[in-house]
Amino acid sequence: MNQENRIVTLIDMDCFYCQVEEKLNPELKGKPVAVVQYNPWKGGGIIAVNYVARAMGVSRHLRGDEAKEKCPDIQLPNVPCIRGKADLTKYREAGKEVARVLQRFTPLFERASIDEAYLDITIPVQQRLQTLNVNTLKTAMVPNTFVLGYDSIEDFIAEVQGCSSDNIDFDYEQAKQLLVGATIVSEIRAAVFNETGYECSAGIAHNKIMAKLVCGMNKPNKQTVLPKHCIDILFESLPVKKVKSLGGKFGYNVCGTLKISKMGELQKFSKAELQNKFDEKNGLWLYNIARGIDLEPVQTRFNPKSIGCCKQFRGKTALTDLQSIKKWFKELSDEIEERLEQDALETNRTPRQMVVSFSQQVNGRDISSSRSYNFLADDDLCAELFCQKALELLLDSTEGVKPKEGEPNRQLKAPIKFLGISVGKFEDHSDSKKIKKIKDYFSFASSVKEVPNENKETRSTKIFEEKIVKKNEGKEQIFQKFFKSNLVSTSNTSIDTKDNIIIEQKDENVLQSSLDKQESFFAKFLNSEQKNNTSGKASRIDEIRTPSPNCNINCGEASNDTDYSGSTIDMEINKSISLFEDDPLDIDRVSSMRQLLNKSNLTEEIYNDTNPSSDNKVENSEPKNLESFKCPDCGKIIDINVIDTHADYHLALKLREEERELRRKEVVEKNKDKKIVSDKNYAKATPVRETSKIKPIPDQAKKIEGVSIASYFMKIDDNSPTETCAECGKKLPMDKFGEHLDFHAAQKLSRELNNKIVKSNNVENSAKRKRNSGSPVKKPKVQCKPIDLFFR
DNA sequence: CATGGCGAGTCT
DNA sequence: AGACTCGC
Repeated sequence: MNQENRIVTLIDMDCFYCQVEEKLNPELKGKPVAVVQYNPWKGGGIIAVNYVARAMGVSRHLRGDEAKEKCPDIQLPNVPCIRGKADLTKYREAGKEVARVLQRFTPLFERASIDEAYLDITIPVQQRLQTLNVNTLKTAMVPNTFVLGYDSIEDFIAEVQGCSSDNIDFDYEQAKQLLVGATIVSEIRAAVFNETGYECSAGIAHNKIMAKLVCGMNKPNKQTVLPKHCIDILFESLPVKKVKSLGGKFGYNVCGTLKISKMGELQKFSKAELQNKFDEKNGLWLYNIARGIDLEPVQTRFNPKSIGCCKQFRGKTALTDLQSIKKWFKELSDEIEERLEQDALETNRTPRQMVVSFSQQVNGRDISSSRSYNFLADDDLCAELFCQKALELLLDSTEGVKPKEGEPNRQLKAPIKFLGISVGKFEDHSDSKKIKKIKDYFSFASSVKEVPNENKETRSTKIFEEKIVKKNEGKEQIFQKFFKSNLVSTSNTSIDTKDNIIIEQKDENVLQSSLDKQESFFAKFLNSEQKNNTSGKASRIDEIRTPSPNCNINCGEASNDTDYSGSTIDMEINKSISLFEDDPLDIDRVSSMRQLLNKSNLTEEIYNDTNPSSDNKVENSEPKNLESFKCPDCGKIIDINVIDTHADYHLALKLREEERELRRKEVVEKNKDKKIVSDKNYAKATPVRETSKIKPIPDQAKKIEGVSIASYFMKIDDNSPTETCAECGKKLPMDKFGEHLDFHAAQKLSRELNNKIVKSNNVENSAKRKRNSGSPVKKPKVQCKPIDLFFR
């Protein structure tokens, strides 16, 4: 695909921490506000300033007291301090809230920081262009928008619409796309504001670097478009250091060796020259960026790759004895544990590695080191472990800190100025569990209606064989069959005449033809998996496990195949849910989002969209098919075109709930074992603990929660005669008993496959870990430092 | 003493 | 694996 024709936007929250404080305490609104951390010394350090306060000359780098001088009535809310250190939880939560809104607009969504995200909106722009006549576009559709190089947005619109520019460089197509991009970004920002109350700014350009660059040029609550032909004008006066990643040493170096200071001057150098003066990679990057070209794809990432916390101990507060190091490691570990529990609830993953970093002052110089530990399979990932390992790693790499006879608490000569613990290399658990559930569901559902009365045994084995033969066709239509049967039963029984609700008795053919056009991505997922599976007789299911746990749909170079192995099920599930949970009746949006979803793994095709033959038929053939039906699960009226997506939604909800319940149980179990002592120290209980307290009775709850996906779809009529299954002990209506046995047959198949998953994972994990953790005790690096000198 | 606490990424 | 850079 052509990376230069993308439309990329950077959304950046305006003075985010201030906005969060203002939302939490509305009295602050309209007043000058700066968020401060660690009050004691000179009123604390300012980490965010709102625009009222900025107008009065308050900026970061000031202390709280200095801000007060400049602006006596400034409000200085404090970053909460927990465990003796700043606690950023509420800002992280707010950031996630925003990200969840942004994520809806495209799967090509990359969280760049707590308050920033890149969105590749190329596809939404192209879709919009199919229905929108640019000539009808009005200024009101792009409020608060600036176009670099133009006096007003009107001028730009006029030029795009006039299609007759005197500027030879003016690229009509690209300008048009940027303009449509700007309207979409306006909508995105409006959605963020409406749903969260937060304001943001945005840059709209053809790539990440340029979007980022112009995002800051009009703030707050504004957006800035950068047309390609205006880049040269911009660069003429733009200091090199303003461009992301040129703001530090490298940028300084570039300016020094080339004797330049403005971006524009960079264009005078040839590719070879630049590659000669710097290295090949950097030279090429500079050559491109000088022309406004940046090929970096927008990654698809919602969750952070690592979770860490750290603390500085500046000046006199530097740690000089083992006890205080222990104490601070404990604090850091507790925070990590808490955040990890929260993270596990949300993302179903656990870290495989922890890194402890620290720095010491030696002869006035700061020396920093880090050591890592790879968790063992049976490690209990709790604060105690983090703390203990952190201490071990630190002691093993800084000789002489260990307590000696008669000197249990040695004094460090080289005081610790910084401690940090972070965990990462996450392993995703949702896939294996969810795959199993999805498999169970599909296996069961497909076996239900297929075979009429026959001898049980033959039927079971027959289904077993059939499954292998007709996987593909069978699975694609699971939802279709399910809904067809439900449609019939609901329209027979329930009739709602009063409301606007229309239950349509569909003509079978219409329904079927509509259904035939649809595809569920769960079904697609299974098909792609099947593809892998049938190629070799040994189970190659481990292949569908995402290679990088957290990864994504379009993860760089891995995006060229169209199967689902590049996206975690978890992500698909979240998308599926987000489609319907906010705005269930907005069929247009759902429809277009669905197109997006279905196409999101086919980016290659879309970008090379020269052949409209293949995928477009679904959307284009019958735009006026507004027939709808009532979902048996939620009663909502669903457009027939999105039945499968909606079915995915319910399945996804179930999966997520089961998953969360499982997590909760694990946490409850874990907390039971733990001493409750530590809870007392901190008034604020974690959300995890709160829920676990409310969740007492496992037995009673089980009746409701314990419903598996499979049984969920099997409605039991209380009045009919039942029979007890020898396999699972469940009571079943007689007429469903045969099917139930089929279910077990299917389940066996699933289990067989899943056992292989489990087994191969275990083997893999233990092998890895044996290798990596064989000698957790490491020799101190020679270059590191001679620590013995550090003691008095 | 003094932007602090992050998180991503590159180089070796 | 660990040191170091970049940026908010």
